[in-house]
Amino acid sequence: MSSINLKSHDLRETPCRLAVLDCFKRSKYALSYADLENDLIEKFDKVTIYRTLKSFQTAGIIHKVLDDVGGAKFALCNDTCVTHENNNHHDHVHFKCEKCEQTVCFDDLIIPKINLPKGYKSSEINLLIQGICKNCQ
Amino acid sequence: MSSINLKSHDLRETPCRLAVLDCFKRSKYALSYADLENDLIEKFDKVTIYRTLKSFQTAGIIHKVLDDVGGAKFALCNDTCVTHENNNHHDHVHFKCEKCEQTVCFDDLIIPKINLPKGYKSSEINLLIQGICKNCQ
DNA sequence: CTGTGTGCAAACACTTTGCAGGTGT
DNA sequence: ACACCTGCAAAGTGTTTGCACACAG
Repeated sequence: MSSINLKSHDLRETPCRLAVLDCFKRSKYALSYADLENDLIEKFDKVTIYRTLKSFQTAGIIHKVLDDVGGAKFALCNDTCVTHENNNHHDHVHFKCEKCEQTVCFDDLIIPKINLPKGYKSSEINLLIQGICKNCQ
Repeated sequence: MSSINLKSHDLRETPCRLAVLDCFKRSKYALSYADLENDLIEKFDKVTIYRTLKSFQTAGIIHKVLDDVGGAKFALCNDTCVTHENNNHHDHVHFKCEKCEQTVCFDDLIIPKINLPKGYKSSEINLLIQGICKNCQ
């Protein structure tokens, strides 16, 4: 999981990509574009950061995290997070604290099986729980 | 549920609001701003539709529906959907078809209780299931 | 009549695209 | 050496704000 490196995903090791990857590795939380910008804008161009996020997504290094309000967030993919190409399903449980606004991935939390109405077939499940995290209460 | 009317939510009955409300009542699916615009842009101004959506949200007539890609969608609140003011929790299960891109609310589907790690307190749960709906397979 | 809703124009925020030059392999 | 990455400028897209007038109650 922390063994993610760029080369094994066919991405060149450039300063910007290494820096973005490092941000994700150091953060316990899902990061929005704005979070990255705070850290990196003095060193890299806005556009490059956007493009880095996009290549990381298509390479399967990060995945999009649902958020209740607009801005998308991203988090490192882990082993349960199979690549989009062989689209086996991936399940994501995320907890967003309403106070500090931070989003954590609960990768090991299993989502109970949901019984969909007849005729519906599920391929991906996203569960977003909002509330108060353990640091904020 | 279809008995929703504007006056009981302290909103004036204007042509635009009635039209937007009607769109929601007639649609089985969650609607994005763009969906509404398609129906209504010839009759009403872009800005007015945005403002109508916003007043409906604060009045508790509609709620935001999670979506994997950017654009927010909205759906009529039902009885299980308590007003935001007295923030009892509301749970939402939504199914988005990957083919026709339409999102349905499964209001009567109950989300199994999730055991959060110690210290986390949940107030709202959103479950977004993606897959193929019964019309598309 | 009064306050809220509406339309128009313009501002704003966020993200993407085109292109020339730089860099990793 | 070549393809890919980067920075800058500019264009898109989606949403919000200010203001004068219109309309519901």
